[in-house]
Amino acid sequence: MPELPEVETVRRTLRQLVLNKTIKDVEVKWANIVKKPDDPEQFRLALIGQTIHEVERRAKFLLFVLDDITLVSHLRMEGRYGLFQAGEDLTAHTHVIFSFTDGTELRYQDVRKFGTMHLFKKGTEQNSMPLSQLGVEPFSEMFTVDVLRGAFQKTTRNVKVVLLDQKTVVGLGNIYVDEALFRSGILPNREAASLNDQEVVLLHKAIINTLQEAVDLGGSSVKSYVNGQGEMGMFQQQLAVYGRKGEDCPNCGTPVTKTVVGGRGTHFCTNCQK
DNA sequence: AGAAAAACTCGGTCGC
DNA sequence: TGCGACCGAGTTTTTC
Repeated sequence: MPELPEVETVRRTLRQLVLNKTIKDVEVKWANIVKKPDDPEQFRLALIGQTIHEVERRAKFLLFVLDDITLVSHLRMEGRYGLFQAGEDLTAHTHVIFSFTDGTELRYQDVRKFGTMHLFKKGTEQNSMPLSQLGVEPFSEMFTVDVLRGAFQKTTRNVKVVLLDQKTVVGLGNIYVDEALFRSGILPNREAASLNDQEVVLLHKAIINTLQEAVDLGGSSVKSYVNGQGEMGMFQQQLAVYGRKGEDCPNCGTPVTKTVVGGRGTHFCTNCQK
C-alpha cells in the first residue's frame, strides 16, 4: 500500500527516531527480505558499527544513509518500521531487527513478507537495480508537463498503466493514480496518446496536488499503514473514488464504478471522467 | 526496442 | 473444518 506520501511520512517520522544511532547488531529472521548481499550474514556484518546519518526517499524506497553504505528498503504492501526497546516482546511478523548501541531497536515488520532490502556502497545505489530505472520525482522541477506529454505520446498503453509505470514519474500507486485521474476528469482506460494538451496539464497538476495533500495529511491508512511512530494517516478520508465502489461521487453523486484496468482494481466516476 | 505477460514475494480469504 | 485456488502491489524478468 505505501505509495509516495506514505513512504515520505515514514521517512520524516522515522528520521527523528533513528538519526545518529549506531548499529550494534542485526538479526535477519526472514532471509528473503534481504536481496543484496545474497547472504544475510554478510548483510549483518556490513551493517554492524555503521551510524545512520540520514534517512532519504527515492520514489517509494527508503534510503538509510550510513557511514559508507546505503540501505535501500521497500515496504511493498504492508512493510513497516518501528522503534522499540531491546527486550520488548517481539510483535508478530518481525523479520529484521537492527539493534543500536543505545539499547533501542529498529524493527521491520511485514505481514506479507513482500518488502525488500538492498545494501550498496554509498554513492553507487542509483546505478543499479532497484533504483536505476526510476523516472523523475513528482515534486521535482524535472517533472514537467512536457515529460508527461512525451511519455503519453510514444505509447499505445492506457493512461493508468503509464502512470503506474515508475519509469516516467515515480511515486504513484493504485490509490493515487485513481485519485489523480478522478481529479483531472480522465477515465483510467483512456489511451494515453489520446489525451489533449489541456487534459495533460490538468493531470500533471492533479498528480502533484494529490500527492502533496496526501503528504500533508500523513498518507492514507487504507489497510495497515502507519508511520514510523505507529500513527495512522488521515488522507483516506479525502479519497474521492479509491475503495468507494457504489458510494456517491463527491462531485456529482453518481455511484462510483469499479473495474479492472491494467490488471488492477480501478475506481472512477462515469459521469465526471471522460 | 518496446510492450505485454509472467514471475516473484506471501498470508489471508474464498469456495467447495 | 480442511485445503487448494486465487488475490493483491509493486517490481523484475521473460517472452513476444
